[in-house]
Amino acid sequence: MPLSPKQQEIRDREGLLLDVAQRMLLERGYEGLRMERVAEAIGVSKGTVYQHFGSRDDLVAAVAVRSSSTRAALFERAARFEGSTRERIGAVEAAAEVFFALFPHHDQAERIARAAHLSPRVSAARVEAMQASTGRCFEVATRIATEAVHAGDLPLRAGQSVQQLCVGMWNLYQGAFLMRDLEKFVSDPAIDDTLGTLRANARVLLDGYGWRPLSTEFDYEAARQRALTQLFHDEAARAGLL
Amino acid sequence: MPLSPKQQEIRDREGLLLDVAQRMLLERGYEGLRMERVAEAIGVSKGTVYQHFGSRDDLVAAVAVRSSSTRAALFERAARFEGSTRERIGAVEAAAEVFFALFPHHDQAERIARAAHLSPRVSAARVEAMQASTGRCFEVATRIATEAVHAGDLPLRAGQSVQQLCVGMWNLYQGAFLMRDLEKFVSDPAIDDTLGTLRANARVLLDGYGWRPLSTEFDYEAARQRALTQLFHDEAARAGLL
DNA sequence: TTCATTTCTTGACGGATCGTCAAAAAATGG
DNA sequence: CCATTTTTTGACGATCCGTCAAGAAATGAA
Repeated sequence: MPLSPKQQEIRDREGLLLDVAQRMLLERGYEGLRMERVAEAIGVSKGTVYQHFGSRDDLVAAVAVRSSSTRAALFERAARFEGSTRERIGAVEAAAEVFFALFPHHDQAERIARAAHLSPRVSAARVEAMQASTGRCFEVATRIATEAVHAGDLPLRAGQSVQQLCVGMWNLYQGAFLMRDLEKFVSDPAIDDTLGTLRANARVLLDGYGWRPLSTEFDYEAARQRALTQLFHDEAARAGLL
Repeated sequence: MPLSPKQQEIRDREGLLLDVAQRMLLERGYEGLRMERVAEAIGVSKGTVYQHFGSRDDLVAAVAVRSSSTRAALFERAARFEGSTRERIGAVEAAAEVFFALFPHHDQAERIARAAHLSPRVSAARVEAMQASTGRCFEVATRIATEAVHAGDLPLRAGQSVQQLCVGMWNLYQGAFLMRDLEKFVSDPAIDDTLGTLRANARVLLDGYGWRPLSTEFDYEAARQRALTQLFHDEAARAGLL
């Protein structure tokens, strides 16, 4: 069924509101996100914003959900990369890098969305959507790792599991997100090149798990370039990764 | 010189305020930390709290600085552990675990302190103290790693550096901090046992770097127990790690 | 002890924002 | 064209932050 002009306007507005909120979050942080200003920025009144989002935290959570969905989509695209299982997990890493560069506001917004589960100011549906997106990302990674185990590429030792590996990768990635703030304080080559260091450590971790071919036996930098150009050409270019 | 009774009272009060703020931060989050309530909780008025801390964010930052100093002290104690270089970095990991369990509020508070550098609401001295504590932790780790390189325990490959390794460990650790929130959402053995998974991944990472003796060649669980009992007996007991 | 001076404490107040809601405006459809 | 429904508005109550002038307490010299 077609949308009436008014309903189309309302739907479009939701996107505009998220754009504005995202920008403000990035430029001025959580405290600098004022509902009145968000409303002004697109020429409506405060009350109208509250038609879309039940509270300020709900708006922030909605921003997080949107970028989180984008991340999940990037991960799923990466899963379709052609190559060995380790090349494919490399494509997922590339997706994570693209996301990292493209959505610098995300970790802050997600943290709000997560912390908000204590207060009832974020709609339950939003929290669930957030969970679902994270779940999709984990699923992509665990699926590839499981396949690697079955293919004999990934010889897990007793006590190890694909979940554990995925949590390790996720932790590295999340930690790098946090480290970005540190850039502004500490000046060190390893900290300055956050993404390069993340990449290097991810390789060491996967080598540590024995995921073959090891990074000493294969040129994963070439594979990464291929993934960036084949799968994420536009996004990678926008993120300055090409 | 001895302190007058009044000055002693003021000094003691600062600690009490930090205790209260820390507890409220943990129980009700950043938004739930009200200056008026903090004041009430120790029987003074709001104005008095502002004698100690210039703003709410400054109070939060002060909480972060205090726990961060404690962490640095734990790390430095760990550095004095007797054993191979890898056992000693293991002691640092044990220190991180103790801290993780003992200061569940810390990552949230630190994030505020970090994010606040955009706004001038946190005193410069506090920001600097925060930096210094993190620096102390990194220094402990890099010193041990550097020693390991010189001793031939840690054969870094071209392009790798002790800084990179330390960033990797730090990222894993920070990521695990974040994952703690996830526990409440996702139910998975690897996520449920955050610390155990962190420990496992840290071992894989260090094995990946080739830090000898590898975890396959040595019983680091025993070393960890020794570190916990020898170095952190009281704290580990309080944290429920023994 | 007394009292002038300094230091510290108080809580009312101004300012700002959040989220609400009744009234007004706009859209819908007969 | 108008009655009904939907949407928008911005004034309002409530809350909290941070300030500051007035008052209370401590200090120390006489």
